[in-house]
Parts: sequence; structure tokens; C-alpha cells
Amino acid sequence: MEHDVVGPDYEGLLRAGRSTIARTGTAERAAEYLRDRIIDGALPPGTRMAEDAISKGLGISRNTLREAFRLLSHQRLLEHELNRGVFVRSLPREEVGDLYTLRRLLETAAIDGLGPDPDLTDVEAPLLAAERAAEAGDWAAVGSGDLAFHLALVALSGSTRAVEVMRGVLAELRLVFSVITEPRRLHEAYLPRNRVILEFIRSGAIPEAQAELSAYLEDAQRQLLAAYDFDVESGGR
Amino acid sequence: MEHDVVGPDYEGLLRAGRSTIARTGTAERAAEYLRDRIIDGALPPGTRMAEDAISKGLGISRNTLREAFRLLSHQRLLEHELNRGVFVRSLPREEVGDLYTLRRLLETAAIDGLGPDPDLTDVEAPLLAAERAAEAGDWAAVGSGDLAFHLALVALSGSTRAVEVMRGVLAELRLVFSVITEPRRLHEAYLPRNRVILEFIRSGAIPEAQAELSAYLEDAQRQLLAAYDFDVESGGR
DNA sequence: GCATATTTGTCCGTATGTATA
DNA sequence: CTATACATACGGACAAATATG
Repeated sequence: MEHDVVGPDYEGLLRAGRSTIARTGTAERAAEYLRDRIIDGALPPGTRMAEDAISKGLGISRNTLREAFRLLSHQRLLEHELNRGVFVRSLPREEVGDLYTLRRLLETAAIDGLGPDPDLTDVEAPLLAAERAAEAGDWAAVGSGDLAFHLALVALSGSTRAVEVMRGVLAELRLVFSVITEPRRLHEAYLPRNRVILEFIRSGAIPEAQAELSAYLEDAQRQLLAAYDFDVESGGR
Repeated sequence: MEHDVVGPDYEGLLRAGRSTIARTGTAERAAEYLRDRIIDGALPPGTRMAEDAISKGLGISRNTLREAFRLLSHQRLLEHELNRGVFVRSLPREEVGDLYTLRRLLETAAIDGLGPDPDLTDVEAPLLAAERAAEAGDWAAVGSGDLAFHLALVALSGSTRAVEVMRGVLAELRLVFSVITEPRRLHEAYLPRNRVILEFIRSGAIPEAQAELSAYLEDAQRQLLAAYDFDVESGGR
């Protein structure tokens, strides 16, 4: 149980937000299972999702599985090709750029109108967790904390929809993270920069925070694309 | 064919964007049909979407209809309650506020980094169309042009995902528009303000454009909520 | 290019569980 | 509490499209 030291489950925070404790149907549960498999890399981009094999494997009917596929297709984690089936989505380079453009849009705009001394507890908590996870060498938790920090930034906008959009963006990005062979360098170097951004916001230096945020995202995008090109030989599609 | 005078079909531009001319399945076609029915008010918020009746009415199977329901639920035009069925969504007041918060976020951020003298043809075209439609008294076309103008603003961000998010936001807003009894005043008064925003952008006065945009959205939200309270007595749910 | 096997798309019938009158 | 209506999930069927030899 080494995970207890690094605090709460920021992995869970990144999941699609069921507002109430809604009762969960079979299709939704299957979708969540497959979603985790995609995100943790067990089902890498390009994988064919054969209906027959998977439905037997999960012990659910084909119709129910197809429903789960639809849910994941809407989250852009699966790709549906008519009469050919569904595949784990593989993001082209340009799509990665689009995701970072949208991140820049959402994150910088979310902190735009912020007054001085805002409530930043929800923003700082995942950052602290990530910093502690880095000391413990738990790189997966570092990654989750990093993403949760940026998700919390968007939450400062006060729009639940903006948060949900951001959650979707981050889930798609995990599609890329999952094929990166060296997860450590991916997030570790950015923790101090997150700290800088947070302190800028706390002190009311919004333009400075936005500038640092933009720079952060540009650097992260560049590094990610470099690792992507290096690790991905056979680009699906 | 009076629609020809007001130019191209900006109604169509607001539709969910199929990137390629993808072959269209039965479910998607059914979804598009139902979507139009919801937006034009034939299926007002709160309407129960009984699987059996609708599948027979459209001549498709229940499984296929359920797929169409999923598509529309994801666009938040339908609401899914486990074991109870799907309903045409009715937006609570707070959700309207959330939509406008996200609009403010997207629209002001989209024009943020814009240099002087950007290419604004795609932005001006729907505005011109709306202005002409106003002269012709075609208020539905005025509304579509108004929304298409703001969608085009977001497109200036260069992110196709941002555009898609915005498209979803506008589709949801139409859910509210559809219950407003007096569509004329809803959009007509805002055309000159759109013009002002456009000219600010053209001249490179970005902060002024953002300020006017924010003011526009606040006023529009206020007016919409007032009309909403007036027209909606029996809140669905 | 052709014939065959596999897989998906669509639909049906039914059994079960859930909500509501 | 009972009865009814409906959604959920399953299994099977067949046509159509695709993949394979």
C-alpha cells in the first residue's frame, strides 16, 4: 500500500465525472474497464477491438459491448470505421497540436479574471501530492498529479463544462503518454514550473502566470512530440 | 426559395462537423433528424422519448435508435436516466450561466493572441448574412447568422476541438432559444454589437474587442434568462 | 479476379429488473 | 401490494461488407 503516502486518488479525479452516485449499467462498467486498459497502455493505439473476442472475454453480450464502444468512441478513445470495426485511437501529430492549443486556451482563460488571493486549495493539493510522489519515485502518480493540477486550474473558471472539456482533453493526451517509453522525464521536470505558476496566481500576477503557463505548454508539446516521433515507428493509419 | 437571398446555409455550419464525407449509418441519420426536431421546438424540453414508439415511427429497430439516443445524449440534447429512459433535456437556470461562462472563456481566449489585420472573411460572412436577413425579416436566419458569427470567432483560435466544443455549447443554447416565444428581439439587437466587435478585431484593438465581447455575453445572458423565466412556467423535471 | 470465411450492421424475441400508477 | 409499462441485457438470426486464400 505504498500509495497511501502520496495522498488521495488523483487518478480518480481525472475520470469522467458522474455527478451523482448514479447506478451504473453493464455497458458503462465495461466502458470504464476498457478505458483504463487503454490509458494504462494494455491496449495500445491501433489495436483492433474485435466484438466477438472481447464480449466473450468480458462475459457480456455483443450488443452491450457495442454500447460500451459507443461511449468510448464519444470520448475519442476508440475510432469507429463503418463495417470494419472499432480500434484504439492513434493520434496523428496534428491532433496533439490541437489538444495543446485547446489546453492553452482553456488554462490561460480560466485564470484570466481572477482577483488577488483566490482560494487555491484545490489547485495546490494535487501539486503537493505530485511533489511527494516524485520523492517516492512513483512516476505514474507524478503524472496523475501533474494533470490534476492543470485540471484544477481550469476549474478556477467556475464552469463545470470547461472542466469536463479539459478532462476529455487530458484523457486523449493519455493516449499519447501511454506509448511513451520513458514516463519519468515526461512530468518530473514540470513540477517546479507548476509551483511557479501557482505562486504567480496566488500573488495576483495573472499575466505572468499566463505567460509561464503558455511557455510550459509549448515546451511540453515540443517534448511530447519529440518522444512521440522517437517511440512510434509504425504510425497507425 | 426566399432563403437564397440571405446567402449560404449557416444553419448547416452549426451542425456537428463530420470531417470527411463519411458514409452515414442509420443511427446517425436518425440522430440528425431528431436533433432538428428538438432544435426547432417540435420536441420541447421534458418530452419523453419512448423507444418503442419512436423506433416504429422512424422505421428503425430499437437497438439502432438507442445508438441515436447515445449520440444526442452526448451532445446533451437528451438526458438519460437509468431504467427510466431518455428525455429531451431541459436546462436549469444555472446551466445557462455555465454555458455563457464557457462562451466567454472560449470567445475571448480565441481572439487573444491575434495579430493585426488577420483574415476575417469567415467571420464577416455570417455577419453580413445576418444583417441582410434582418432586412428581409427572416428572424430564424438572423439567429443562425448571429451564432455562426460567434462560432467563427472561436475558429480564429485555430483549434478544431475548440470549434467543436463551441458548436456543442450553441446547440445546447438552442434548447433554450426554442422555448422562447419571441425570437425576433433575441438576436436582432446584437447585430450592431457584433459589427463593433469585428471592427475592433480588424483594427488590432484586441482588449477592446474582448471587453465588448464580455459585455455582449453578459447582456445576452441576462436577457435570455429574463425571457426564459417569463416563458417557462412548468419547469421540466 | 474469384470464391470463401470472417466480421460487422441491423433487427428480433425474450427474460429480468426497475419505476410508477 | 399489485399491475403495468418500460428499460436493460441477452442470444440468435441474417444480410452486407470486408478480409483472406
